[in-house]
Amino acid sequence: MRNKDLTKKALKMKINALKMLKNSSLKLTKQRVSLVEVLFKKGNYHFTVEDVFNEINKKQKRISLATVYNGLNQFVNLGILKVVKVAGDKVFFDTNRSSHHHFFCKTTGKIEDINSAEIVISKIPKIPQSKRLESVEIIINVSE
Amino acid sequence: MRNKDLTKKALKMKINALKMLKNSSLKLTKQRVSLVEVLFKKGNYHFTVEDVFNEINKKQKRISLATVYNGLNQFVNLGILKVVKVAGDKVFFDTNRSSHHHFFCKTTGKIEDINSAEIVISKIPKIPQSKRLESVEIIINVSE
DNA sequence: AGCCTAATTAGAATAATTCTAAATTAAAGT
DNA sequence: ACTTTAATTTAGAATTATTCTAATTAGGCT
Repeated sequence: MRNKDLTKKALKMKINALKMLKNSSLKLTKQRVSLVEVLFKKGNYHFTVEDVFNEINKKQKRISLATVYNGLNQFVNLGILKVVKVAGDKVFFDTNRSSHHHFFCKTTGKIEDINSAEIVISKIPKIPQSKRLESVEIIINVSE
Repeated sequence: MRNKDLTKKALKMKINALKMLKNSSLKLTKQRVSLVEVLFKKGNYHFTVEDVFNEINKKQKRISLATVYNGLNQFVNLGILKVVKVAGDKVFFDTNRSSHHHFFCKTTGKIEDINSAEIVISKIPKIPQSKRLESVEIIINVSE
């Protein structure tokens, strides 16, 4: 898929991801670039390791499963992706790095974004002493 | 540990758990009773399968790992326990079944209750159509 | 007490993820 | 362009968490 076929938003996210990758100490390998290509095709994208591995190996480019695991974990460390854990047995990754939360449907096993404007926490507990706040994650579990 | 050595709260929780077990279609086996004994010693208790397995097998009573898994999952289905998934790689169980949320400290790997009075969500998104709300889970991630 | 079926068990199986060690390759210097 | 070097990739083994299997044991009803 060529850049001109991406939506503006998806292109922006992809360019930003490549920039973060280039600015890091990681090498710009074929495999890492392929990962970026696949992940940032659709704007906000929720996926599992399995999803990406299948998607990439459907095409000619073959990447080993270990490299997919390594790459996604490295992207999370760089801040290119976020991890989302939900009630199911799979770990999801999310290309949407802005502050937001998720619906998880236990019937379909899928997650969906909740825009940060649609949810408001008006009171937050005191953080235990000697600890510091990292993040607040809200999962709204639904079913069909 | 005898019942008279439990706090009032822990005793109440334990008696309630046993009542729920008796009212269910599950048989009141030695193993399930041992599980209840261990889980409801301390009031609100957050634990992993490993924690309970070690705790039980430290004493003379031996319960197989498969039975611990089966028992805890059955307890969750009966509503005796709740499951809490956090960023780490382990699944936690929680004897506190009242509506509440959690701190997760990635440094210590432990979770802690947040009393429901200490956190308020003042705006909640519309549930996607044809789905129904199951639960809202909030995890506040902290570090040391 | 005896029967019937659920429960328990050890160990095998599965699934997700990480590790290992050998081969490959990006990228910095010449 | 060519070398060098350390990072990266890879296939497959190893690890970890959990579930399954099939044989044995034991609740609890009559």
